[in-house]
Amino acid sequence: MNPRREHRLVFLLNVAQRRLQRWIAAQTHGSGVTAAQSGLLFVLGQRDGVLIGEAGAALDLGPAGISGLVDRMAAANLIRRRADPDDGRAWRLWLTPAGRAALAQAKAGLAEVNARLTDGFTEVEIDVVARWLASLQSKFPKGEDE
Amino acid sequence: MNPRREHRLVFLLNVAQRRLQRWIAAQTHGSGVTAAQSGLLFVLGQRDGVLIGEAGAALDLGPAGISGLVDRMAAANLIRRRADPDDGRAWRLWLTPAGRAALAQAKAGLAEVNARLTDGFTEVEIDVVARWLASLQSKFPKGEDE
DNA sequence: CATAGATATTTCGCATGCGAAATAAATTCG
DNA sequence: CGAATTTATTTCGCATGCGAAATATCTATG
Repeated sequence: MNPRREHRLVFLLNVAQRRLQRWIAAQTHGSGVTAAQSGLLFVLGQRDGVLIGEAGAALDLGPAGISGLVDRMAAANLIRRRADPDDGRAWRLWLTPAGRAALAQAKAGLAEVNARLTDGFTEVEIDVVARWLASLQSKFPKGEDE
Repeated sequence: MNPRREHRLVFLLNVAQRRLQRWIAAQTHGSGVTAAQSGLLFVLGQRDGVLIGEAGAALDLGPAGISGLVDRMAAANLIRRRADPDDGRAWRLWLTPAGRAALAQAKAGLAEVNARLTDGFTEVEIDVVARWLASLQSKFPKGEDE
């Protein structure tokens, strides 16, 4: 009920995300792979050869967002774009050897981040947090729905 | 302990923040004030005439980040930069009448966001969430500290 | 007082991601 | 079949925010 605390929630979410991004960027500085790029590596690690649009959906990115990410990662030789044989509009994404190596590194880095994220909180509390974060996706939908 | 769930935590945080930003951007589309800019408006609403660096600290932004934000908002006539009379290096920020009006609107918008953010969760659960979000600031510090 | 260091801010280049519009290929419908 | 529509992706301009380096001013120290 306290408006001060509620105001803080918006702010805390913003800062928390930025702090995490900044920290990951500092950790991986020089590895040539950013946090956002790791996301796509993880997607391809599970579903290599996915459509660009599907990868974007998996990362909750719009067409423009995923397109740029793919561009930069293809330029960095982490992934490769290949035309879909059955659909002239579509392109599928494949990990390069360098991408596979970067994914392995990213997985290791994730372990450290995971440990910190849950440190000091019980499993029940982490469940509450995860449920709250997930609830924002329906509370603040992409489409219209005001 | 489930690595799948922990992996989701990083992802959920990222997506949640982006969803919220995107939703606010859509809501305020045309108002000329973005979410980040609202943040600075709130700071000035409480401490008009603050130093640029102090405002940046309040928003957890580095020098470059706050400088750009100030630039855009000054160009949009929401705030005004005035030299500090006692320190030739420093500049203080002041709300313009337009900025004050935008702040009032932002406050109203915040009420809607607050309602959604806490909807479906008990006060105890929201406290857990707030504590978790705040904990990231010490877990992922700005400075060095590995 | 002069000079070395600290402090406030800006500038640059970059990655991220959005909305809107463009392009191109596939699909549907008359 | 051919036109209209849908779908996949790119492109453009923009806001955000970072790290690193540059500028300008202030403060201490000798």
